[in-house]
Amino acid sequence: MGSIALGSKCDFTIEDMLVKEEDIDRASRSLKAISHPLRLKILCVLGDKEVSVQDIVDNVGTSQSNISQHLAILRDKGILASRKDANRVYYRVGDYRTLRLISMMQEVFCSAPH
Amino acid sequence: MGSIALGSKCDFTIEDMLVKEEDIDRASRSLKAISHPLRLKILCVLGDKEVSVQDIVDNVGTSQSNISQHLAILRDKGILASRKDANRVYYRVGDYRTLRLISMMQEVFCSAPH
DNA sequence: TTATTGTATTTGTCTATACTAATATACTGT
DNA sequence: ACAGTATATTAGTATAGACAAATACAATAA
Repeated sequence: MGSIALGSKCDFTIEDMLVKEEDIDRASRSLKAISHPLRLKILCVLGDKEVSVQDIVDNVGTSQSNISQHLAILRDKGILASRKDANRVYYRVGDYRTLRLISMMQEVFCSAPH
Repeated sequence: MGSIALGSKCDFTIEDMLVKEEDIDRASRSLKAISHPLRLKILCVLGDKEVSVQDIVDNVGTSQSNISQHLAILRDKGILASRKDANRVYYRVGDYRTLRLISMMQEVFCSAPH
């Protein structure tokens, strides 16, 4: 159980990196929120754009109620941010880190050529 | 629903990338497997090393039975591979892609300096 | 005001997941 | 063969998650 140096730029240990309970739990909560097929699809539909609930419903393909429930989960976990304009609510991916994670997952999981 | 070119190197659409149901479901299954605190911790304990069940139990900190069940989930979903040597079973992260995903998640979620 | 559209919330039900305790299996050493 | 150690499996229970249907709320249009 040691201190495995990772490079010259920093000298913290592997254990410091992610084995800290706090980080683990934070990551776990976020991943759990993301790891549902419909929610993953919502995130993909959003990308780096801002999209209304109605458009999300149309693109993802389940009931409005169901989408709204999933959006609430993503919003409550801090994955999505929302903005209300008149009659509609627009959602977007809340922070840069999550956006990066999504694109990284696309690299890892997608069968498309790259 | 269009074709948003991403760059000069490739001309596939955003939709092609991850909105395909098959990719979504594959990613979703993997993420679900990863998104449990104990399983995330197991992956962090493993890193790119090969570790015996006993050592995982000691490092992660729950019952042997519980660890074994989580290992089975990770193994069945193709996240982990295992090798038996005499009395013991050694686990490791199965493929390079998952290893990359883990380190990317560390970047995104970890509070440690980088 | 009433009707309409867009979104959110609540409630009930069904299924999946997590954990523990107990037991089984497999290998090793004597 | 027996005892001991390492790992896996099973069964039971408790909790969380998913979905649909109905309803509520908010804003606009008439």
